[in-house]
Amino acid sequence: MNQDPPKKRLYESFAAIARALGHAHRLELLEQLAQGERPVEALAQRTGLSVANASQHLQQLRRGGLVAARREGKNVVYRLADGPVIEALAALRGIAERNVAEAREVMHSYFNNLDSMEPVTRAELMQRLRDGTATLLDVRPEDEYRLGHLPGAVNVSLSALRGRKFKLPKNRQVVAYCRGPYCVLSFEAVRLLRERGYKARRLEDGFPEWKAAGFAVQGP
Amino acid sequence: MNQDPPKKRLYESFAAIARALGHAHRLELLEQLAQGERPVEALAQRTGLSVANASQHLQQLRRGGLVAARREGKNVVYRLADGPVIEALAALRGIAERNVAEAREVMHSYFNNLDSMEPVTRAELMQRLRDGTATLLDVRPEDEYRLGHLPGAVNVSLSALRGRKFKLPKNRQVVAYCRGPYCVLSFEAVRLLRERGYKARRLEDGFPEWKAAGFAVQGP
DNA sequence: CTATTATTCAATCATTCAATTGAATTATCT
DNA sequence: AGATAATTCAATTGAATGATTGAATAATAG
Repeated sequence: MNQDPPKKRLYESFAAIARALGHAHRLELLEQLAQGERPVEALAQRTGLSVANASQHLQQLRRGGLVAARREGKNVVYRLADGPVIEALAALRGIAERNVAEAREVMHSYFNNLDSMEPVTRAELMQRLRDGTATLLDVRPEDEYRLGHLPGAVNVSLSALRGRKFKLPKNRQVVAYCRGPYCVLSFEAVRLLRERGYKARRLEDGFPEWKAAGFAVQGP
Repeated sequence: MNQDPPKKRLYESFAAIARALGHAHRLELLEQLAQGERPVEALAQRTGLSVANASQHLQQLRRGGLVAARREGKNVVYRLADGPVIEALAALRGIAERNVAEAREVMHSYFNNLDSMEPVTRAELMQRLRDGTATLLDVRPEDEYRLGHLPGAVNVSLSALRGRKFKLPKNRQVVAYCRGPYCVLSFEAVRLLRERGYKARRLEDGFPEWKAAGFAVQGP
């Protein structure tokens, strides 16, 4: 009744992007890339994939326009593409939170229990940083911190926290963040810090969300 | 190195949602549903799918948490689910616009040529409606209009426009809208109206985007 | 130029997905 | 209750996807 081939072709393109998002490994790769750009081998290591497999998935992401790559000496360095990639991931998360029983269950049974502590909002953090009533703590591994972090953040990785190799003021509240809403590092960090007598809370969202909002300090 | 099964399960859920978005037919079904709720047969007709096929795709969308359904007499009426479904579609569109060569080509060769006329923005429309310097025109079929439309909008479907069965003030600008950014109805309507001496422009976005922003008048 | 390292390509096999068909459900009407 | 209409289920087929392996390509160092 309504022949509309150009529209159909557009929807094919949109669907292809969605399919590129349609695999857990690729979402993990995107989470890693949301921290900063990386060569293939580093991504493979962090996601536990073989190099060949990671490479294939990265190419699917590239065909979908979700990541871009450039060669740098021997390495091919991947990064998130321009455009609303973080927003697409956030939308998937939002839909899962509301409507997917399986996801709701995981979130409530696992993350909500860990987080009896409600997270610090963006506005609250800004206020506290201006007042100097909070120390901002980046608990990701040091290399991720170096690739970019929030302004004023101190980097003490989770392993350093465990090893007690750190020094933080005890009188001010510590606000910890990591990779994103479903990154467990900051949950664990808050637990550890509280055990040791700190006043610690999590930041809502992680580094990528703040970066997308324009608040990140970029590394070299 | 970093065993994290709950996170993995979450990403599986997110990926399942993305896969549910990963087919052109399902995106078309979502576009239809973004206009308003509908029983299966109506959706099948509008998308040109067999009823059985439409039903299968709708069930995949339901499993993905993208649509919801309720029974109403003999019919099962589907609607968009709560949550950022429109936002997810918008993100796919945005990524395609920026990064997917095929999509850029279609958009520029087809839509941009039609639209030498730049669209009316949200803010501009609001202003003009307050001033009374514009007539807002909904060019979708009458049944879609009845399911919900923008406040103050007059419904003259494209076929009615073609048949000259309408009456609009010639001294005020006409702002036409339809189903969304890639719905061609409003492009065609503006062309027709201009041929006949009206001052006509398109509204940016379509009904679903405005509805998501809370501006729609809902039908019965 | 050769060796080395990082990444990609090509081929394979098992799994999953899409469309079609006809039968089975579920609700209404008489 | 039995007939009818709308939707879903179940089973089939052919096509696409994902993981693995080993070979091929690029860039660099010696």
